[in-house]
Formats: sequence, structure tokens, C-alpha cells
Amino acid sequence: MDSEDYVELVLTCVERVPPARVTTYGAIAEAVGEVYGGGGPRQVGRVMSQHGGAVPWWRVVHADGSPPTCHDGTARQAYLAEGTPWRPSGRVDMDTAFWRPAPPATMAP
DNA sequence: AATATGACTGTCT
DNA sequence: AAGACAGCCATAT
Repeated sequence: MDSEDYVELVLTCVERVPPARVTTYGAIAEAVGEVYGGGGPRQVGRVMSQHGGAVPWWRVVHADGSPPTCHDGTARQAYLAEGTPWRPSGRVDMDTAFWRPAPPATMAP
């Protein structure tokens, strides 16, 4: 299991998140960590910072449902376009939109 | 090898 | 509600 694999697992989880749904760094870390062992929210964040441009990164939010970092304006547009439950507080409605990522199970037949 | 850093999270003030 | 503090884990210097 290489760090490259970890990246693939994380990106896969993000891609599995359906439209109008979001997940959190911690949830991804938990799902990926199940098959990878170790890992943590920070590692997920690191992966996103480097490879996030290749996936719908706006479907990955903080534990409180607020958008990741900059581009928060862009993220808001994406949520609006996808119909993601938006809260007037300026964050995603976690109770409705939260998606629990499924562990890719190492994807090794 | 030790220290610093980061797209994190939970708890306390 | 917003900021401070402390855990956590992999990389970079």
C-alpha cells in the first residue's frame, strides 16, 4: 500500500459522492483508513490540495458543513447548481446532505 | 532525528 | 458565536 494508493482511494471516495450530497474530511479519512490503516483528516486534506482539482472537491466539506477553503464562492455556486441543501447560515445542511463514503475495499480482486 | 506545517476535528472558554 | 488549545498523521526541511 503506497501513498499513491491512498490518494486513489480518497479520490475514489470523493467521486462516489453523488450530486446534491456532501461528505466530510473525517468521514473520508475513516472510510479510507478502514482499508489503508492509519491516515487522518489532515492526510485527506493534503491529498485534496494536490489532486483535488481532478475531483468535485466542493462535495467535501468541513465537519460543520462549511466549504473547504478559498473558492468558497465557487463552492456556493456549485451547491446552488446541484440543488444541495443550503443553509442560510452559509453552510451545507449536514443533516440532509451528509453522505457516508463507502470504503473502496482496496479495489483488489 | 527533530521541528514545522497543513483543504482537519472536538472540546473548552 | 467565535477564538484558543490540544490531539492526530504524513511530508518537507
